[in-house]
Amino acid sequence: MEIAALVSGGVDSSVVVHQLKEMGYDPTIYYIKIGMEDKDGYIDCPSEEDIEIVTYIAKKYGCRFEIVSLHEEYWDTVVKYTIDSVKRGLTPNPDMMCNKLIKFGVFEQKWGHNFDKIATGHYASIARLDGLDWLSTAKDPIKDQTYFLGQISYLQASKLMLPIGNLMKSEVRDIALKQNLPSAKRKDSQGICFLGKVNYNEFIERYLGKKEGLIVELETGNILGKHQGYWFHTIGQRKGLGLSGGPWFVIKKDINRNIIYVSKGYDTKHQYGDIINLKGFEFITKDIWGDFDDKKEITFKIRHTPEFTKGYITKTGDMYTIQSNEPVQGIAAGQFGVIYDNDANLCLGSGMII
RNA sequence: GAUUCGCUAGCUCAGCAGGUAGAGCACAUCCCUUUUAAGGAUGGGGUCCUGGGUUCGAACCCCAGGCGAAUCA
Repeated sequence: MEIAALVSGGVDSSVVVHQLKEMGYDPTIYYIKIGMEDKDGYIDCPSEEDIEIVTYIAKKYGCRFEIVSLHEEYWDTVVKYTIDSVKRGLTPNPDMMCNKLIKFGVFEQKWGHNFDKIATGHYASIARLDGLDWLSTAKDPIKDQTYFLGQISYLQASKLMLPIGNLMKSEVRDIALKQNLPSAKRKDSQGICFLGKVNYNEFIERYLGKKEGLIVELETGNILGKHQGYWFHTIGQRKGLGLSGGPWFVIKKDINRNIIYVSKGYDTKHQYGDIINLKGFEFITKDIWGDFDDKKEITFKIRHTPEFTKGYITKTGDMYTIQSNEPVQGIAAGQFGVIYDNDANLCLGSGMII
């Protein structure tokens, strides 16, 4: 079986190579460049160190190694989508799009189709049930990354190999240490992948600039202060408002009038909600319910968090609606509602929150 | 014009009956987390409106002035 392993230079994907070798496979390693440092030098990217490490890994395990660039494609899809979303007042999820469109999208068309499987270091697993492949959660509940994979298709899922999904993060580190992998002690990567050390707001400002607007208290209509553009604030956000007497949380945005509505206190009603409407919902493996009038019990996430929330889902036309059993904070349009089965075991699919 | 109340960290305020200051929010850093969040921990910050006076010593007492608010003419 021919396997392409996507290796970034972090611990997780490094250990993937080791695991594959242990299983008797001989993967071809791919390092995908997506950082934007070449574009204008503005965004600093640690790709040199990454490539050094991946080169070492490839040598150590005697694997074929290719460095490929999906720079342009990443720019034209993920970054464009991110800017567009933010401009429309939504809270984008670039990393989900990166998985769907780049790692398992363009990569597949250009190189992946020559392989039987694509292996990555995501914390997730594939379960075989009723002759079908199902994206399924990881052993390590905190590192579980199925949320970020919630937008992939069946073809993508069924081709995936996730060799570390059945390991705890600590086990992955142990393996890396025992094997003397240079990435063993590297810090986990955090933040939107292409940004590197660049601050998100700086990135947004570069493309959308600044535009002063009002901060208004939702309940009273009182003007509390000013902000530099609605695109710097997302629903549920507390930091960055600069208002005293809070805590204040962003509840709503009026993008036509460039107004941000906030609400005060830790327990304000408006900060929480239990209804989440999903647009463009797609099942990964198959539509297990078809059209239905009743409610289906599920668990779900509306952002990447360690916990699953319980609730049920209903369907009206093309629209799926989650009714949560408990109030959830910061329901941000543009993020994805990812649905799991009742035991938070299988990841069923996702739709965009509206 | 008179009276009263106020003027203390970026903001809102607390400072017991004089011994050189605190809390919440904000902010910064770190932790957590492959998004934007939330959450947790730590921290930086103050001519205590100004000038005199009383006192061993005043943010707190007295006098004068400045600014703000309210009330009465």
